[in-house]
Amino acid sequence: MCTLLGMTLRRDAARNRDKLIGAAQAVFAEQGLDVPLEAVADRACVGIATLYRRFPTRDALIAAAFEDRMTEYVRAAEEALDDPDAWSGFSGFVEHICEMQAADRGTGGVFTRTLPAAPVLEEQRERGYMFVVRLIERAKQAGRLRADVTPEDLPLLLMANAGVVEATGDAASAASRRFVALMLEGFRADAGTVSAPPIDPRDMYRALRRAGRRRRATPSA
Amino acid sequence: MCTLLGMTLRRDAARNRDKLIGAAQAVFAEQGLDVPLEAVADRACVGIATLYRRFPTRDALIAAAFEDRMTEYVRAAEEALDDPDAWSGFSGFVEHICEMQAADRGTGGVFTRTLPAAPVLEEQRERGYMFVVRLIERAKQAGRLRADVTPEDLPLLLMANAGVVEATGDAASAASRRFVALMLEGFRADAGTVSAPPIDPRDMYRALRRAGRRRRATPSA
DNA sequence: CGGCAAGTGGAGCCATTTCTCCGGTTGTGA
DNA sequence: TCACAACCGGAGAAATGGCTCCACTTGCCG
Repeated sequence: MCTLLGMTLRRDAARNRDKLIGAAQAVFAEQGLDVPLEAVADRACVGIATLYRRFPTRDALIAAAFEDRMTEYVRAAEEALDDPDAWSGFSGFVEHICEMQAADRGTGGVFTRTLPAAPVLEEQRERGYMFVVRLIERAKQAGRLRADVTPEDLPLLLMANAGVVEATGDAASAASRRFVALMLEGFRADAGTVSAPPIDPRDMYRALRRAGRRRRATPSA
Repeated sequence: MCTLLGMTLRRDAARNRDKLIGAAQAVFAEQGLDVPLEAVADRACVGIATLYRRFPTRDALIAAAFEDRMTEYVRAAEEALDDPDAWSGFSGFVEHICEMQAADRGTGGVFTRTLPAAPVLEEQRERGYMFVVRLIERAKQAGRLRADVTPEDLPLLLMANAGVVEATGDAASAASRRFVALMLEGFRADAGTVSAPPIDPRDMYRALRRAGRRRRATPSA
């Protein structure tokens, strides 16, 4: 048995790992990222210790469960750049990811909080972000997106959409669609000028990190 | 000592009640509506039992703490109707309450979840809502607000804003202002037509009630 | 000023969730 | 097939928060 990084799991262990990831995807989707981990273990028909052995932290499990979703996000951004119409590329992308967010309570969380303990996800987010910046730039230059929109307005929209999804529950899909449609109207170049200044990129970065904190405020006392 | 409804509290008890309400306002503002009640009791320098004796449920305490804020909300709506300019009345109102939401983590919660155990608040919400309906109607008739906006779009906006506030923390004020400005652009009559259908009022009502549930989804298992 | 109902605080019980320890089981290489 | 390292699952310790019980204190009325 090699003790190298690429160490192979025993077959039963590998099977359990897969069961856990599948269960995590299902449970996170239904109940959100804060669900008790025992629910995941139960769903996978596996002991809680097995879960902790394979994924020492919650973030590690989240990262494994949402890797696919994250690459879907990056690919959506990349494909949006291929759309010959700059506006429909941009708006279609926004609609796409907001729909993902509405369809799955877990995805909403992954998009709007950084998970410092999950470098895999963070790297993807980074890559996606670069595409987003280009997407926005292109739509602005085409004169379809209002000139004072900044890349930070996208996470802002995602956070807002997360609020809608969180609050509306069953009706999340319809509510989110409505919200996004309204919001996109505000992004169009032919709308008026916007009165509030754009968000400071550093503030937004900090906000994303901050949201990574789980649960309630640490009493710190 | 009368045992009637209007029963007077002993002087020390009344003082403690006031201290509790003050503490609740402060703590809810800082940490949100889900804070441990012991934090409120500590802040008020009062035993936890005293808190429970005076406010048997969390909602009762919330109701007492946010009565002022709720009347401020209603009055803002009422005053907005006095604004000779239908658009500035509407948009000013939206900005006002969103700013309240951003300034105080508790207020954000009170606006976006119904508290069935707090009839005082609910009644105010009802009254406010009637003003809002008129505000929207008036702005539409003046041709300033897009025709396909419905009253349900306002709680939608509030939920979205709650998401922004929740996620941005320290930067909530700036982020919320930016978000609202963008959003209001989408509400203007001179923007294009919106592609997604309005929210079913019953869905929205259900969503508000649903959000009243505290914490995570009940496992129900 | 004296009696007592109203009021008080905190110890303590119950429920929930995170995470670890350990005795028993099983896959796999020799 | 055998032996052992890897693996398993669940009991349970520890932390947190909701809520109650009860022995003690105090404002108020006569």
